[in-house]
Amino acid sequence: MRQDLLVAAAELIATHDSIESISLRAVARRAGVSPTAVYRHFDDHLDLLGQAVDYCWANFRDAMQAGKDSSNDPFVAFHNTGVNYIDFAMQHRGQYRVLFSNCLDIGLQRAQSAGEAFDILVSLIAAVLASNDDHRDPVDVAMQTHTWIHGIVDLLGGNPDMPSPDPLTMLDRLGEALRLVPTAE
Amino acid sequence: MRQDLLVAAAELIATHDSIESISLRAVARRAGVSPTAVYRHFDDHLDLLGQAVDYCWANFRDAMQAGKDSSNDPFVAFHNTGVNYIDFAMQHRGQYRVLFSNCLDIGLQRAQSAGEAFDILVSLIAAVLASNDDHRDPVDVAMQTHTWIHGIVDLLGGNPDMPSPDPLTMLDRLGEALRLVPTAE
DNA sequence: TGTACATCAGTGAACGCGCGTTCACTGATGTAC
DNA sequence: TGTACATCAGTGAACGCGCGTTCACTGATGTAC
Repeated sequence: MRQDLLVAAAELIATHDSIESISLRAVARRAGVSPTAVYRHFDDHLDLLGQAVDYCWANFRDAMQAGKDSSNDPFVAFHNTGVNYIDFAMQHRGQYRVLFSNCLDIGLQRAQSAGEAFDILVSLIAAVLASNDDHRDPVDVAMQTHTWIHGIVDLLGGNPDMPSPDPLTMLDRLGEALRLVPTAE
Repeated sequence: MRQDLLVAAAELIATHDSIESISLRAVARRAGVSPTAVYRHFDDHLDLLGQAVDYCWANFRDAMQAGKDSSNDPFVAFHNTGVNYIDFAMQHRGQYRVLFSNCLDIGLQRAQSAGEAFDILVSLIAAVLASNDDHRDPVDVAMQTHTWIHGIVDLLGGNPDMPSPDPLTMLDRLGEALRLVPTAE
């Protein structure tokens, strides 16, 4: 039941792109339960939303982990993880925006899964750099990679009226510009 | 008076990061006017918000234009425009997020100033590429630049708990990675 | 210069609505003896 | 095996609130004759 409510909240978040517009009553409605039943499982509205965000973070981290585990070749693993990132952002657009929009309005603290997801990215990049005998700091390069890919999916995702190449193409160009592809011999 | 309402709405947007949470009554309150007075100048709630967004776009475009006009040296002009972009995003964070978040919820059509702002970026990049005898497509490179700088300000802006270099440093590294600095002779 | 009237930007009261939250409740399940 | 009782997950009614919007109004300003 608690899980049902989190799933319902996550689904609403996915289609609403702003956490503040998710009402407790709407979550209860979607879960097929009365508004008061929510209070059996959560302190209040904010607690419900906060735990729903944590739940979204865990899903996102799992998608990143799946990308990392998809190959032993660091370049392939990095690429697949990027594809998973883009897929997640496209298919759960509202969730993605809630995760990576640092909310001004309600003060939720960062979920543990958020840090884990970033660590996965850093380890992927470290492997790529090691393969290329490239001595840049993996954390720095991870920040560059993350900011760029975030911009790609956030600006282009579902915005058909811009002169937009598709995100997967942009991902390839990102790899080239940041030198995260195998060096030519 | 109409202008007062737009300014009040823009100020509220700047601190709220989600257009949906801006109520007509709040705008009227901030402008020191009764809610009904708003209907003298705007059709309804949506019309008010839509025109407020247009107003924000015009401000943003003006900041870009000021950067472009700040120097005849294409590299300097490009850099200054980037700094203005970052400043705007930092100081009017909510406005920035509303402009570049493609709203799922309310269907506002894109303001004319939005296209003009992008054109300014393309022309800056065209000048930089020409100076470097670089034959990449300015529109493509503008998309790369824009997605990346958007990711930088959106992810890092006002998010102190991330291991974040400051956005201006990231801007310099963007210029290097995308080869938008003077080529070494 | 007056007078009558239209226009226009504002007001306050009122409406119906969805909201978060509280309250007393119900009925099923588990446990003590 | 019964019986009494505690626990627990749910319910519906009710509250006060801010919201968007409508309505009849007021008072200042401009205009026609």
